[in-house]
Amino acid sequence: MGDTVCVDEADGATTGDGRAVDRAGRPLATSPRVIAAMAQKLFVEKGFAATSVADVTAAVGISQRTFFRYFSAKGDVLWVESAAELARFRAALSAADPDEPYQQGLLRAVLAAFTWTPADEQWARDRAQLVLSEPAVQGQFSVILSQWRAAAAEHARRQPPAATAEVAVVVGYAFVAGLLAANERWVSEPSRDLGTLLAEVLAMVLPAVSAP
Amino acid sequence: MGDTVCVDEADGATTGDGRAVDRAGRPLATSPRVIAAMAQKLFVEKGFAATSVADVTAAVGISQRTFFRYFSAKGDVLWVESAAELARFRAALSAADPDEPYQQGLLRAVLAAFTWTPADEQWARDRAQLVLSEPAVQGQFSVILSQWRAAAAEHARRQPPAATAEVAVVVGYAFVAGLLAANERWVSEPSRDLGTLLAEVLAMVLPAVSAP
DNA sequence: CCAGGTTATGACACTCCATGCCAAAAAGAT
DNA sequence: ATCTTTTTGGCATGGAGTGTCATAACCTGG
Repeated sequence: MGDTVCVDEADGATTGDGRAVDRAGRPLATSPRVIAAMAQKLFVEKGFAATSVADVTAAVGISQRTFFRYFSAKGDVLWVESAAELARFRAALSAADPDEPYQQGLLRAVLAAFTWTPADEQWARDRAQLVLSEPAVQGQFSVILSQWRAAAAEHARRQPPAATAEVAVVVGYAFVAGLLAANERWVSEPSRDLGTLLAEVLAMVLPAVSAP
Repeated sequence: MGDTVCVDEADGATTGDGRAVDRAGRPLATSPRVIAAMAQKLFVEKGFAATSVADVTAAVGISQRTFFRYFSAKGDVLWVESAAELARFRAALSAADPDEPYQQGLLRAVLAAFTWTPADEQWARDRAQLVLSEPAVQGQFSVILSQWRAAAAEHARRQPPAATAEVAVVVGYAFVAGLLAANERWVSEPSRDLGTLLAEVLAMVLPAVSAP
């Protein structure tokens, strides 16, 4: 678990469409992105539970065994972009001015992390909808969220007003609560911008940690 | 899903140990409590993933098929008490004074809901530990939490300062964030009282909804 | 005591998710 | 052409969860 192959641009093994590698050995038959795109398409069309892994692999043209080499679970296809988003989030947090209150840094970082191309935006909306409607994917989602939670908590400890470890735990949970609340409002009010919603919601939930 | 038989004291079908019913038909071979107690014991001893449903049913002396008549999923045994806790929560919310700020009502209600006998307290601690350490149970947990979230959100809409529907969503998420944060601190600081932790944490995360 | 109705149980078969194992395919390197 | 490297697909396996059906165990009425 948590051991997805996750062949990414970074290891230079494949292009997005799985052609032409200069590496030794058999080339990859496909890419995580391709599998994930097809899987999410089917999930949206037929529902998560009603879509079997066999459906996905048949549509992509690979074996089930190969699917589970790319993803450690059926629902993991929803989080292909998650590592990149989290990396953007962490990078933005690292760039914070040492005097900046932690709340501002968290908001700025999450806005940076959740900046997509228009095509990816629709994809993110579908994902958000699926997470809300399919309890079966919450298990994987929770481990994603725990990483965001840890990053937010650590940021609250470093930035003013330097939270204690105990308070930082609370900040972490409050932060993901803000993410989830903004997410839900984003799904139910599609006309509103996610960034605006995040700013609104985080201002409400992030505790005003008292300085020592 | 969500269709557990849930034979409870309320429908007068069985006693806790499965003896003596005045109802027609074959008596129940066991009770949800008995199954859940054995299952949770095994989960704590060997871990959730390493414990199969077959292990549980063999220990209780029932068939696997019967297990899944009592519980709709392996992890559901952790939430036998959940319906009762939620009922206490809702009852306490209903009893709120119309002029009482919503934050106070939520705190009072959650303290009422999470009041156990000493024996049940250890059981609740084990459950809390399992939820934190086993992502596999988060799926079921999330549907439990969504009920608490809805109840808290509705309370925020009714009590002063009467939140809008959009803000109530945020209150709901902030509330469960408080539950989770208090839960985590309860597990990592066993000497502290859960009630005190809840009071502390909820005071930090519950937004001060501005009156219109 | 015995038949009939009622309800839960257990056994079986089945699908799906997930993993371990291994032979074979497809590339580069020598 | 052969060797090495790496991925793939097939096969077997185990656990979760569901539908189906005969049967066990109880209560009620004769």
